[in-house]
Amino acid sequence: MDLDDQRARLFELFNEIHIIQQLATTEFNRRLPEGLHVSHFAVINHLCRLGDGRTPLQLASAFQVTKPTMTHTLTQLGTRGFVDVRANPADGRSKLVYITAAGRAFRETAIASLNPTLDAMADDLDLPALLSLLPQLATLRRYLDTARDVGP
Amino acid sequence: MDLDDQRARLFELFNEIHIIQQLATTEFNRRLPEGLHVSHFAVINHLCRLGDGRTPLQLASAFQVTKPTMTHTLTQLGTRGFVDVRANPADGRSKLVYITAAGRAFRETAIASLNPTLDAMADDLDLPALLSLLPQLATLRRYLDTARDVGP
DNA sequence: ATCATATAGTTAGATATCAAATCAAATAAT
DNA sequence: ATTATTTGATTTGATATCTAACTATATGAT
Repeated sequence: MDLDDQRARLFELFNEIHIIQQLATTEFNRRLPEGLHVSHFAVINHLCRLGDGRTPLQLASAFQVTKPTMTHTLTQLGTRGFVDVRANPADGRSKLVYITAAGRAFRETAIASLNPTLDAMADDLDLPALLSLLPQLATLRRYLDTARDVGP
Repeated sequence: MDLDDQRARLFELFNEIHIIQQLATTEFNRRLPEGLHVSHFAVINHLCRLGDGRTPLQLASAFQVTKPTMTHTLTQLGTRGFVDVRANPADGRSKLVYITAAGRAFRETAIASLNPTLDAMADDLDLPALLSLLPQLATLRRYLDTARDVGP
C-alpha cells in the first residue's frame, strides 16, 4: 500500500466515523422527547451511572467537549430542572452539578425511548463483532485526545 | 452479558465514535486554511477523485448529509470560487457541480496541510489494525443508513 | 504581602447541521 | 390533457458546537 493510499484510507476511516456519528445522533435525537438532544441524555446518564456532584469541567472532559459547550448543555438541563448546579464549597471558581428527581425521571423516559433502537441494532447486527471494535476505538480516541494539545 | 449491559456497551460504542469524530474534525479544521471546514475539503476531494459533474443530491447522499446542508456547503464553495454549480441540461430541477482550477488548488493546499497529521497517526498508531475496522464500520454505516427511513 | 500566572466558568460571535416548509420541474394517473 | 404525485433544490428557523476573549478565584514567586 503506497503512501497516498494509506492517507486516503485513513481519511476514509474518519469519513465513515463521521457518517456513523451523524446518522446515529440524528436517529437518537428523533427518538428522544421533544427538544432534547442526545448530548443532554449522555450527561444525565453519566451523572446517574457514575455519581453526581461533578464539576462542569469534569463533565466536559468526560465527553471531550469544550467548556462553553458544557456550559450550554448544563444551562439547557438546568432550565428544564434536570440538574442543579451549585457553588463548589471547596473552590470559589468552580461549581458542582447534581441531578434532580426530574432528571432521573427524564433518564428513565429517554432510556425507554432509546432501548428499542439499541435492541434492534443488537438483533440486526453482529453485536460481538461490533463491540470488539471498542478497544481499538478507545485507543484511537485516547491518541487524538493526547495529540490534541500539541501544536502547531 | 445481560441486556442492560449490552445496551450500555452499544451506547458506549456510539459515544466513542462521537468523541473520535469531534476530536478528528476539530483537529482537521485547525489544520485547514482559515475559514475552511473539513466538510468543504471532503466535497472537493470527492469531486477530484471520483469526477465532477455530479448533482447536489448525489453529493448529499455520498456524505449522508441532508439536502440543505449540501446546499449550504456548495454555497460556501461557490462563494470561494472552488466549484461551479450549473443548471443540469438533462433535468430542469437539478444542477451539476463542477470543480474549478481554484478548487483543485485548494485541494492541493488542504492535502498538504492534512497529510502531516495523517502521517503522524500512521506512525504512532497500529495502522493495519485501525484500517481493519473499516469493513465493520462500513457495515454499521450501511445499517444506520438503511434503518434511517423506517419509522416510527 | 504583592503581583504574576494558572484555572474554572461564562459571554460573544461564527458556523455546520438538522427538520419542516416551500418552490419548481418532471413523471404518473385518470 | 389535466391533475396529482414525486423529486431536486432552497428558504426558514432552531440548536449544538467551536474559537477567542473575558471575569473571577486560586496558586505561586519574588
